[in-house]
Amino acid sequence: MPKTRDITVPPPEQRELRYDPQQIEEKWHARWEADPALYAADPPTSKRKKFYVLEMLPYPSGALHMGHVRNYSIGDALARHMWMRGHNVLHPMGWDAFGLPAENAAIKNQFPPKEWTLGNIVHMKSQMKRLGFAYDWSREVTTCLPEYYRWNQWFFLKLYEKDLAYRKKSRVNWCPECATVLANEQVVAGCCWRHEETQVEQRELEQWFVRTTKYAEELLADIEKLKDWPEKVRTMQRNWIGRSDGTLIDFAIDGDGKITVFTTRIDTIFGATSIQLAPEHPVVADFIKVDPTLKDKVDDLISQREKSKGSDDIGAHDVDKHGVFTGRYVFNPFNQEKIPVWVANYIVMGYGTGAIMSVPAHDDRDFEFAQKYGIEIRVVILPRRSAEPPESGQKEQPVLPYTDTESLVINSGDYNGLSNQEAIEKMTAFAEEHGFGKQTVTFRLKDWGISRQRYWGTPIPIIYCEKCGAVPLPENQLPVVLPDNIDITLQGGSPLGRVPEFVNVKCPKCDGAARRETDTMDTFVDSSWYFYRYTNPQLTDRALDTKTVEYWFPIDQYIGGVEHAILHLIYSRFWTKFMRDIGIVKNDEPVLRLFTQGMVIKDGAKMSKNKGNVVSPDEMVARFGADSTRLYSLFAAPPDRDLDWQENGLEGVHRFLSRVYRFVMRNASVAKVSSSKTLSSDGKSPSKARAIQRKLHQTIKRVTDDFQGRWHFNTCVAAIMELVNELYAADDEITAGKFPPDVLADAQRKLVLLLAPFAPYLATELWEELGEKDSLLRHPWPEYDRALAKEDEITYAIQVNGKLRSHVAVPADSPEDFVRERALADEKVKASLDGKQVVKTIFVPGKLVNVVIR
RNA sequence: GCCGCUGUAGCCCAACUGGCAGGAGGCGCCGGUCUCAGAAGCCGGACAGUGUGAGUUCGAAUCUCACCGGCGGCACCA
Repeated sequence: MPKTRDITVPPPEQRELRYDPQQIEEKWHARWEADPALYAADPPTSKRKKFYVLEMLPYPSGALHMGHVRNYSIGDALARHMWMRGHNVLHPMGWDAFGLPAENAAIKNQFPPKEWTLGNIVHMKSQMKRLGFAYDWSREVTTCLPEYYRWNQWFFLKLYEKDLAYRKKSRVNWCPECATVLANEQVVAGCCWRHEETQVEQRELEQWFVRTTKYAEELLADIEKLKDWPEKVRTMQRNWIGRSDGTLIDFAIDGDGKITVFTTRIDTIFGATSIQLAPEHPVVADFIKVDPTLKDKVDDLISQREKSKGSDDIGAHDVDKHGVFTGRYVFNPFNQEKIPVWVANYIVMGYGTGAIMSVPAHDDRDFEFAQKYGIEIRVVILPRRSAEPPESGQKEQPVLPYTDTESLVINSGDYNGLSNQEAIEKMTAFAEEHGFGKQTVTFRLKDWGISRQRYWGTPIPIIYCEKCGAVPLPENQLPVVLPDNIDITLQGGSPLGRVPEFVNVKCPKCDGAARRETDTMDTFVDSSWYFYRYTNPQLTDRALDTKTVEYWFPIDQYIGGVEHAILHLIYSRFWTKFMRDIGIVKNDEPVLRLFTQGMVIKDGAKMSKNKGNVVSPDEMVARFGADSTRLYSLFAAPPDRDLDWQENGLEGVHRFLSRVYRFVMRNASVAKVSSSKTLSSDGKSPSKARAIQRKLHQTIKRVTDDFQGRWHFNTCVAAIMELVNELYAADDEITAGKFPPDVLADAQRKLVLLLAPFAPYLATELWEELGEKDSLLRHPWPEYDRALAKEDEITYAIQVNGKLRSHVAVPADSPEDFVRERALADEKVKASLDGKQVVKTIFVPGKLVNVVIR
C-alpha cells in the first residue's frame, strides 16, 4: 500500500481511529514468532484438564484454500476458547505429504517430489502463521519423512505378524497408454484421465490388503458409542460397512459340484426359479470347459458391463439386465426341484458368493430379469398374516414383485402358513441340520487394498526371495528409505522398480539374492494414526508412548470436511482398534466428538480451479487482514452448512472490526484508570449503562453456550455485533462524560475477551491498548452474571385465538395471574373479544398470553 | 431407485425444547447528518410472511403426511 497518504500527519485522535490490520497483524505476527512456546501444550503432569483439538491435516498442494481457512478458523476459535477456559490444550498441525500430485508435478516440471512437497509445506506453514492459527509447531508431523513413515512400516510388520496384512490377486484399473495402475479417482468415465480416448482395463495384480473386515463387526457396533458424531456420518459409516444377515445355501449341480448362494430371504426359496451367477464366478469357467460355446456369450456380458461403467453418470441402475442360460441345472435342496442356472450381468462377484437364487416374485431385479427372459414367476408370499383365505374365496395375488415382509408363506411345503420371519428361522435351522446351509453375516465393507504402484509413498517392508517367498523385513532394518533423485515417468509400473540399489537386496532369512517390494502404501495409512504421533512426535524408538497417548486420548474434538466421513474415519477407527489389540493404546475409538464443516461455495459451485471461482486467502489477508478473513468464514454461515462466499460480506465484517477498533481506541483511556472489578447491579446506573451491562452479559452467555453446544459461531459474531451497536448507542453519553467509566471499562475488556477466539490479532492489540499486561490467550474467559443479564421489564405478546392483538409490558418477575389480568384488561384485547366467551387463557412464561374465546 | 440434509426480505442468514417473523446480525438499496462536493464515519428507513397443499394444536417457520426445487451419500449388495 502506498505510504504517500500519510504525508500530512493527521491529528492524533484521528490517526488512531484508522483500523490498519496489516500494521497490527504484522506486529503481533512477529511477536508470536519470537515465542515458539506460546501455544505449546503442558506435559501430562499438568494440573489443568486436558483438551485435544484437532483439525484434519492438509495435503501440501501448494497453497491454502478457503476450505482450509474455514476448517482451521473453527478449530482455532475452539482451541483459544479452551485455553481461556483454563484447559491444557493440545492443538497440533501436520502434513499429509505423500501422494500423487507430487509425482505429477515431478513429471511435468522435472522437479523432485520431495523438494516440491517440502517447498509447499514451507509456504503453507507461513500462510497458517500469517492467519494467526495457534498451533504447537514443536509437534509438527510430516508424513513423507522417514521419521514418520518408518512407523507405517513398523505397523505394517505388526499387521503382517497378526495376519491382518496379506497378499492376493485383485483387479486393478490399468491404463495401457501409461502402462501403469490408476487409482479409482483417476478413472474418468471409464477412461484414463490423461488419455481421454483410452479405455481403462481391468487387470489382475498381486496386491497387499489389510484385513479391515476382521473388525467389521466391532466397527459397526461401536458406531453406537460415537454419540457426539454427526448422525449423518454415523449413517454413512453404517451403510458403508453394510451388514446383512442371511444364509448360505448349497445347490447341488446336476452333474458334479455345487453352487453356494447368499440370500437374506431363505423364506422365498420355494419361489426360486433360477440360479444367477456373476460372469466371473468360478463355476462359470467350469461350465465353459464342458461347453466352450458359452465363453463368447459370457465375455459379451462382461464387456457390456464394462461399457456401461464408462457412462457412469447415468447410474448403474439404469443398465439393462442381460443374461445367458448355461444349459445346466441345480437341485433345490428343499424339494429337489430342478432349477436352471444362468449367468447375468447384474450379479456382482465382489458381494456375497457371486451367486444368487433368483426369486422373481419377490425381488425387483429378479422380476425384471425373469420377465425379460420368460422365466417362471412363482408367488410364495402373500401380503397378509391370516391363513384364512380372503372372503371372496379367490386367491388374492400380490402386486408383483412383492418385497414387503408383511407376509404369509404359501406354496412352500411344510412351511405354509408361517410368517416370513418364522420361515427364515425354521428353514435356516433345517438347512443347517441337513448340512447344506449356514446362517451367516455378510458385509459390504471390503478389505483395504493398500498397494500403490507409485513412487511417492511409504515403501512396503517386504522382501521377495526365491527360496523363502515373501519375507518381512526385520524391525531393526527399518526404515526402508525412499531413494532420492530417481527418474519418475509413467512408463512401466512402479518407478521404484527401476532403481536397482533399491530393489536388489539380500534375503533376511537365507541371505540369498532377493527383490524388494516396489509397491508403496496408500496415503490413507499415513492419516490413519498421525494424530497419535502428535502426542510425542520426537520419539525415535517407538511410534508412540502409551502413557502419553492415554493422557491425551481420545481426541476431544476433531474437525474436518464431510468428504472424509467414510474412508479416512473408518480406517482411523480400524487402526485404533488394531493398535489397542497389539497393546500400545488403551482407547477403543480415536475421536470423541466429530464436527464436519460445510464446503465453501462461490457462484453456486464448490471453489475449484476448473470452475475459476477460487478466492485466494493470501489476497483476502492482504486486502482485509487475517482477522476479517477468519471472522467472515465463521460469520457467513453456520459452520456445518455450506458457506456462500460473498466479498461484500467480508467487507461488512471488516467494517465491524473497524467499529470495534475505533470504539476501544477512543475510550481506552477510561479503562486504564478504571478498576476492572465486576459491577453490581445496584439499579443506580443510568439506563444506557444498565442496558449495556445487560447486553454484555447476554452476549457472554450466548457465546459461551455456543462453544459448549451448537457451535453456531455466526450467531455468536452477530451477538457481539449487537453488543457493539449498543455501545455506539451510548456514544453520546460517553462523549458527554455522563457514562459511568467503570461500566465502560468493564464492557470494553469483556468485549475484547469475547472477540479473542475469533479475531486474535485485533483482540490482542486492543488488550494491550487497554493497559493489560497478561497474555490474552491465558486470560480467564468472562463469567456470565445472571443478575446483570436479566431484563427489568418483559413485554408480553397478547394473542386472541392465536392472533397477535396487543402487547403488555410488566416487571420481569410478575406472577402469572398478574400478567393474565393485565392481558384481559388490555383495551385492544377487550375490543377483539367482541362479546364472546373467554374459554381459557394460555400463559407462556416470559413470552405471551393467548386468550381463547368462543 | 434408496437414505440423509435443505428451502424464511433483492442476497447471506436469525428465530434454543411449537409461543410476538413490529426478523438478531450482515450485505445491497433509499434518506438524513457531516462536506464546497464526494468518500469514510455516524443516524434513520423501506422491502418477506417462512417452497406448495393438507393435517395436528389455543397457537406451526418449527410437529405429521403428500408434492415441488437444491445439495450430499449409496447404488443391480441378493
